[in-house]
Amino acid sequence: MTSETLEWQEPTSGRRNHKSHRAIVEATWRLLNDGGYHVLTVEGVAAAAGVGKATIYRWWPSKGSLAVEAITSHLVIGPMINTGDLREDLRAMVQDTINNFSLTVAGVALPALIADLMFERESSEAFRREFLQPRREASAALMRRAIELGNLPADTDIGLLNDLWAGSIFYRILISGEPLKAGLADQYVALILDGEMPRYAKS
Amino acid sequence: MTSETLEWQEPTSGRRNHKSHRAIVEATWRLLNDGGYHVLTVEGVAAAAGVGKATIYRWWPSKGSLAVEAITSHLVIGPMINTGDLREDLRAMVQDTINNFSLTVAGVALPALIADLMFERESSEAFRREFLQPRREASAALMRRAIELGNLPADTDIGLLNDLWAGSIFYRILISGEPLKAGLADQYVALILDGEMPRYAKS
Amino acid sequence: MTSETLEWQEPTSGRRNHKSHRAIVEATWRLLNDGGYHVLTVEGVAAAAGVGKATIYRWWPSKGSLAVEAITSHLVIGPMINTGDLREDLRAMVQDTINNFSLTVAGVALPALIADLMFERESSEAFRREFLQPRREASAALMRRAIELGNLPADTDIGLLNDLWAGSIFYRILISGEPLKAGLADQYVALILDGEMPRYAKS
Amino acid sequence: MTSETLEWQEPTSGRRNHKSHRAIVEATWRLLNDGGYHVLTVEGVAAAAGVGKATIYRWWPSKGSLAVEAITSHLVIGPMINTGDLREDLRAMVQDTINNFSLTVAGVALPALIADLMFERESSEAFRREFLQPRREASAALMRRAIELGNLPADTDIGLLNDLWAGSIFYRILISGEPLKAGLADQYVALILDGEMPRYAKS
DNA sequence: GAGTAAACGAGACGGTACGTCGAGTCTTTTC
DNA sequence: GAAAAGACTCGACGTACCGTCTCGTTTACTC
Repeated sequence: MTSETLEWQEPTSGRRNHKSHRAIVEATWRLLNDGGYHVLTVEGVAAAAGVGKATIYRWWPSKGSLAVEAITSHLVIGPMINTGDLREDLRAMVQDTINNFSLTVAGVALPALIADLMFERESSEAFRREFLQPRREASAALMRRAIELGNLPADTDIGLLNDLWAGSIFYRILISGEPLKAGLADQYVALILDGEMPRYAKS
Repeated sequence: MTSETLEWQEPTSGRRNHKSHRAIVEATWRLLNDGGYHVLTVEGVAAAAGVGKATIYRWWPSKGSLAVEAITSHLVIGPMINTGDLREDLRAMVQDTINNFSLTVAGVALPALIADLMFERESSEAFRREFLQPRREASAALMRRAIELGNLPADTDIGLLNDLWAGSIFYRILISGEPLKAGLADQYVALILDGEMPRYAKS
Repeated sequence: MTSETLEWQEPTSGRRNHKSHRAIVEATWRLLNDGGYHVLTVEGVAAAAGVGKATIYRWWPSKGSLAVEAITSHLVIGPMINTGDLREDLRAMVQDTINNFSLTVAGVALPALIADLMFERESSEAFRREFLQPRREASAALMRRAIELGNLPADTDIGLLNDLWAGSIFYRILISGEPLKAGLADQYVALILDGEMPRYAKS
Repeated sequence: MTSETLEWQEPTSGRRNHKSHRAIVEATWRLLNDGGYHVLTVEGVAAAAGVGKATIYRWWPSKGSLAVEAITSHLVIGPMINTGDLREDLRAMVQDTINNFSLTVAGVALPALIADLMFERESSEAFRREFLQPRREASAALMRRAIELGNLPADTDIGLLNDLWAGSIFYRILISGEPLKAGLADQYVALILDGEMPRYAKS
């Protein structure tokens, strides 16, 4: 083994051509941002990536799985600065979620993507594993700190608490269309850490 | 009930053929239940309803608007028995929401429908007006009673509180895929009426 | 019935759009002449005719059947001048066959077309009925005149005699690639009318 | 047999792997017989021969050339028993041709093969040289004997005479689809050796 | 009632994208 | 160090629906 082989090596799966792989994922992400999921076509991706359609179908079973990879590889969880200040960290995470889904392509892409994934167990699980789970876990970590600090009871249903705030963000963006006001993150923080029911802003 | 409401008024205008109209909506609902939104095609509806495609496009601008009508005309808000018991009424409403979206076609159809509606302001608003708003208002009415009874502060952000529980139900069904456990409705009721953060069931 | 209705009416089959039909056949013929059968693609025809692919597939089962129609509707049997002179008429017909298959697109197109038709009974029969049969019948008529005039015995196997000269033309063009020399038609006429075995030209 | 023929000489050049070469040709012949030319794919041959596609393309420029080799190496000219009896030898040769093209795979494969070869001068010539020429020469040899024996005039156009009978066989099999009746070979022999125009069998 | 305009069923149309297949080329790994 | 294995680009395949557009044919309102 020379020092060269110690260099990081792109984890190859089979004989997959890395250049094509990256070109495809990048083109997908680009098209997703340019026009949204409803404009994303396998043919379009192939053309934009300079790749044959068959190459895409060789590695991804569907448009949905392609989008999952493009999104999970581009949408990282916010800085997650551990300021030591629980309240601040929680607020940052909530705000990051709000931003991700109201400002990036993921927001508008999600319903169609989820609809497509609904009948693809494989990709569906990939989406949950790669995209949702990391966020859920980051949230859970903060909740556990809140428990240690006495803000939450020890037997808090962390999963449900997470779904309450995260779900309502999704709901407002995707379904009700309700605008996400400035103080929203603070309302969530107050609910979680202080048990305060949401109130209208004093303003 | 005024005398006006006694005069039967077909809600549609022009020379619309009522028989066809109903046949179309019924066929849509049937196909929606048989195979979900992704199997719903205008051609299929036309064939199932024994109707020409043009007739559908004459009255509905899109597949999405057709689905909206089929769903809103078939998915009524639960009995809404005003038992006088706030806690019981709230629990019933929450449970009705859970049932509607986990047991009926609407659950699986929603993401695709919403995705389609995303670029159709008209139908999108119809969906919110006909489907979401009545539920939102029913929920708000209960919240106001809770305020009167002193369970909630007067300046409670009713809209957000509603989105918290409703949103998390959607989220679990459509996105995270988390199962909806039996005691879920009670956890929501406890949160709303008693300000109790969700806890793991004592089991 | 006015005199107008007596005017010839294009025989419609169903609701077929005559403009599209003609555009398709013309485009096929054009492409066939531009690049030959191996360049003829349904997609290309659709594009050249300004027509959707589905329209072609609605009316023709295959590329082969499309070519058959284009060829049979464009390649008419030569003038067939009945000069009264049997010898001259026969020579003209033989020469017409030589020309058709060495000078027009049909020559190069034939092997591929026949290969395609080999597994399509329907189109195959159409080809024989619309293209070969009329030529065969024209030839047979001349042979019968030859019998009347005493150039051929009464029990001549007209079909085989026809295949002898016609077959050898096909063979030279399509398979052996042997050039078709100037005096060829005369050799065939001499064989048929005078029973003369082919000889090298005196030249 | 000279001493040269005792030294075994693999007819192929370079570093060609003889085992692979044979496996490829055999697989081609097998597939050709199983499903005809339209089912013959280079991928299929590679798989059936246990060989990489590149190996095939290293030695053959195209699918057509592969088929040419498979056919020429498997379809030998009939026994060619020189019985001394010209009439019998000629009849045998004609019948062999009829059999080859009506009973073996070559018949159905030919049009497609010829169509493919049409734009490959190299393989096209190989086909004529390896396949047609030997048959043509065998036929010519018989014609020359017929001239010597006085059945044919000295200046007979042997090439055309050959194309007459051979061409009409091809024509009937590939194009007109006319059945090849039992007495056909005799009719050809009578035409060639006796100058007798074809007649209907006395039956 | 009769006449007439619309809405209707039927379904062909131009399109777009689908997912598949095979050709012929190029790359990696294995023997 | 040749060749198997197989991934690659490319282009066409035939299919499915889209939303638009004639076609005759009811249907139901006006006169």
